Amino acid sequence: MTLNEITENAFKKAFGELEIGEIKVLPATDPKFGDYQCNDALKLAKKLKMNPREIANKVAEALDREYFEKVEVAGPGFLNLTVRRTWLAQSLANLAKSQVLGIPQSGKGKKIVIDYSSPNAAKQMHIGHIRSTVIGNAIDRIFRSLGYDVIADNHLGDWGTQFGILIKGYRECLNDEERANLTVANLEKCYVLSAAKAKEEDGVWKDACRAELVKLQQGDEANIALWKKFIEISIGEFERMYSKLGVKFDTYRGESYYNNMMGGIVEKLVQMNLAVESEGALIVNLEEEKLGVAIVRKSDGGFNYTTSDLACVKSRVEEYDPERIIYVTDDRQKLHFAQFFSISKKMGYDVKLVHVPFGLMSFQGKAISTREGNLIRLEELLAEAKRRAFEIVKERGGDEQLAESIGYGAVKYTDLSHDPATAIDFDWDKALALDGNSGPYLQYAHARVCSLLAKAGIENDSSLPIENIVQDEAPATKRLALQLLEFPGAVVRAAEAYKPSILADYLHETAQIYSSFYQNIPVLKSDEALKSSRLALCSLFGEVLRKGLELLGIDAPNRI
RNA sequence: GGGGUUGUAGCUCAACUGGACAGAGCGACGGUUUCCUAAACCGUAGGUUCCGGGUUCGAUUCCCGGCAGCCCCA
Repeated sequence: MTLNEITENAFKKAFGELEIGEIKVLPATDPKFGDYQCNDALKLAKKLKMNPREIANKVAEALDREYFEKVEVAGPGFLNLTVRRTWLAQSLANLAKSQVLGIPQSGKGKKIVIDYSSPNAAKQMHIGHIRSTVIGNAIDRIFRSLGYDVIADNHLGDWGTQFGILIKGYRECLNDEERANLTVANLEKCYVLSAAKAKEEDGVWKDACRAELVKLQQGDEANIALWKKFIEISIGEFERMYSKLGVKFDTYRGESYYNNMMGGIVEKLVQMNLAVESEGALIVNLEEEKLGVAIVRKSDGGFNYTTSDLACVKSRVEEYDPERIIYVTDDRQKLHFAQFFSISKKMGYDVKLVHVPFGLMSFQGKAISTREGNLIRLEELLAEAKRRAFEIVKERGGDEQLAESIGYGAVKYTDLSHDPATAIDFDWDKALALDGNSGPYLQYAHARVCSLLAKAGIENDSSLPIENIVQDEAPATKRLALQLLEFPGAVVRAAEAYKPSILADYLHETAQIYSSFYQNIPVLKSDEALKSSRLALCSLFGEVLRKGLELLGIDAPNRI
């Protein structure tokens, strides 16, 4: 039984079948309040029209003392709970035994589509792409750990006017050798050259680009072949970055995939009287919801993102019938998502749509763009991260692979440890921090516990007698034990809020508690009786940290 | 003009969605390696949570009104 259930039973015992609602027991904010605190007596006071202290007293009486060493009512009606070490030992044993470290498999049988990263084809990835990729991937991993069947989809920007410019540029701005060894860098180069020419006064180049685009849209064989080649090369390049970051997609369905479904969507919108003509365009009026107006077909007959995203929802619902679709994009798109979510609902698609917006990354206070000239390529960042990590790692005989684990881990952790909603101003030193609240801090704690277990001749043996911890009276032991029990809850909270930062924060706190324990409590040199259970506790810490890091997509090397 | 969002220690951020004395990291100052990895640990200093009202036993959190930054839409 969980503490929540135990406490809820006490409430029920004290107040019968009254509507009590969910009872929640939280870790105590201060050791002097015991191990756990419950504030629900205060919340119930109004409902029951009773003095909160009276309520708390009744509940305290009803609480099963088999689990609690001490129960106190404090202040206006807080319940302060101190658990028995027998309960603690049993709970730890259960956690250690669990194949999934206690993470509830609440997603079993449910399907989720998660849409993230989504860079534009024919461009190199830059630091602005880190957030969607890394946050999206962590959410992906977290939901999988809860038992969900997750489909990770990369909604590439692989269609649109830029391809007219690219095709023209490819044919006339690149030399034979560049065309033979086509890279994304070359594509980028010819795009820039071609786009510059398209701005010339006479408009000749621009018209030519447009002509190429029209040919592409009409299915011209040569242009289609080129377009496919561009996409293929782009995905190859993206995957090179993704493999460094430990990111893997199930599907790469770009905007082009939904092209031929757009007409049908518009037709349906008109049929349902949702879309109406306005100044030559077709719009859906969402003024009532204060969401303005969404254009679903422009006056020139072209479609836009709203239409394409609706087609995408339709396609996903028909193919997968997911419970939820999660989109991880920057927060500038909030209005757009609110609009098409609303329209999708009106169209009757039975799926929960979730937008996870994150604050845009800037550099020295300015938006990241080619025009600002502050576009740091992702590859450059990762190389620098590796280089800096290697400087330190080599002193201890670490190799390049270790430098990658640490360097990339640092980059990812920096992003994941912040609430997605906060905007980040990129800074080399912060992005690559190796101490304090950083990825390497966690990796270091993990390596140390691995080393400790190895010295004891144990490698993550979950059959260790953790139950013996009942004999351990050290406060630091209890503190660590209580903290480890919070792991499943941290994973659940991170999922519910779509914030990997909650898990990152938990892991950092846990590693801090372990580091303090490690510093102050002897393990290998303690009495035989204490040694085995302390080793078991360390082993469990190692497992929790490893699993947690895995959910964030960060490597956990055994040695540093 | 309308809408969104953010404002917390010198700096970067937390605060489990309304709980007890607002916590971490960096930076500053001081201490700890004949002892399981010092990328660590322990301690000190640092706060009118942007301002003003309101609701509540209780507000960084919710409501109203300002101010400032960023973003989106005409």
